[in-house]
Amino acid sequence: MSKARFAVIKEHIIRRIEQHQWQAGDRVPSENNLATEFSVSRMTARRALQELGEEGILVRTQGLGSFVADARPRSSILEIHSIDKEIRDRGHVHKARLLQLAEVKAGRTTALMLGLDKGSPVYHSIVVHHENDIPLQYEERFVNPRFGPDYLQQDFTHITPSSYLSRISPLTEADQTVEAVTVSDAVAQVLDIDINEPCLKVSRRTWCQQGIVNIANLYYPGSRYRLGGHLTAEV
Amino acid sequence: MSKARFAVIKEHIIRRIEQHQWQAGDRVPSENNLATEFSVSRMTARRALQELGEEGILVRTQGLGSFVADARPRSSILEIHSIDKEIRDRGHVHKARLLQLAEVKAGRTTALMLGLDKGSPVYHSIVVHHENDIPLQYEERFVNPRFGPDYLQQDFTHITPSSYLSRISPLTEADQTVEAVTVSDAVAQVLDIDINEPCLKVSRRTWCQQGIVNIANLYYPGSRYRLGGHLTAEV
DNA sequence: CAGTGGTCTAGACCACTGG
DNA sequence: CAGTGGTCTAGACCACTGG
Repeated sequence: MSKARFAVIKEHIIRRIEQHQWQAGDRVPSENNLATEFSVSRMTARRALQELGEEGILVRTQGLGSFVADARPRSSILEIHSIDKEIRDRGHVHKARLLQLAEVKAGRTTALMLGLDKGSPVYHSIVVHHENDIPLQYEERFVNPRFGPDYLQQDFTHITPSSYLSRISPLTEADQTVEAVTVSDAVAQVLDIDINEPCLKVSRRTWCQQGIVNIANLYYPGSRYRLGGHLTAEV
Repeated sequence: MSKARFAVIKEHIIRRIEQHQWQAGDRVPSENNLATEFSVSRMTARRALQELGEEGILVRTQGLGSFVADARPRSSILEIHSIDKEIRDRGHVHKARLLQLAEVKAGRTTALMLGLDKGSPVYHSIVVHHENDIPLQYEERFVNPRFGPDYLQQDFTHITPSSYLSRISPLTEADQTVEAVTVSDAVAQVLDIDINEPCLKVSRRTWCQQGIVNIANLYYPGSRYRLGGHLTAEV
């Protein structure tokens, strides 16, 4: 059986949006235009636009038209997300820039949080993740060498620290806090934001079976990111 | 302007279900039956059933009919944190200050998010929650009158809006997004923070069995609050 | 004003389900 | 088979938006 005609129109519109021929805020053809173009009745063209509206892909306003919705990234709070996958899932280009990768001596707080002695060697990395060349996440990590022995030898422009770590020691638990903060001049500069722009700070500590793997501080410009989640009451 | 005819049919069906005249699993009248009964075209009757299907109130099967969906469990697992309890659990004093409580006409976005028509009456409240006399949360809500008919008569200095709502219509689902933002002068003033202070904004939309109950925007000064969570890997 | 989306009609043909 | 929902047409009138 062939595809429904309204579905064909939906796919056509989605394709245009995915290929960036129609950007967020652009007006898409009206019901009448689509009806003519696809040789269908207005009701059929309407259904395509209607459903895209319900799916949050378009925003429709009587008297004005239908517009490509602003697609601000969302991710689930409940999942330990991998930033590169998240970006690629949106059909965008992920690039990572490595700012720091070295062994350092654990300070008091870091040592405490990792369950190590003060002054123990830990691996420290700073990576900035870009979505279509726009900085989206400033990622700083302190890694327990025991659970990521080859951390310093990785190429973090091609694999994310998080992917590497979870591959060699599967996560069993995580602690997470989310705050609104402003960032230091240095961080603001690499994120390419104003010094006063509020940022989401996600601080995460992950465990594997044998102990604490790492602590991560993730900073997202408030204007470019939000955390999202959907909760359902189960049985 | 009068109510759309498909909306009238929807309400009729919902009323039957709420009054337990139609139980879970019962078959509701077919598109043709409703069209005859309400003297509308089949397309209009269809739309009513269609939307109720999308809302999870009916389950429709080609060749069989439309049936009242299984009542989802009414657990309060979805005890989305109650701010007063949280504060008292810390051994501190909770006080609520009511800034606004009125019926307003839903704007375009509000109506859209609540699944109502633009201009429909909705209840609007603004409450500021204090922990030991320090403002901790600015809480703004838009409530669907259908699920909180006596909302305007409550004393929100003694019961939180959230408690009231979840008591009269148990939550089944929620959507939530978390952002870092700055707030308007007015909000900054009642929160007693600097205009540049980053705030956590939690936007939440809650569902009960029959539809969307309310949307809430919660603002916390970044310096006074963080969201925390502990995650465990399943299986 | 012309153009947009919102609602609605009275038909039609189809795929699917149960008896 | 008769009845159900799924898709679609070619019209109609309306409320709303901008110019």
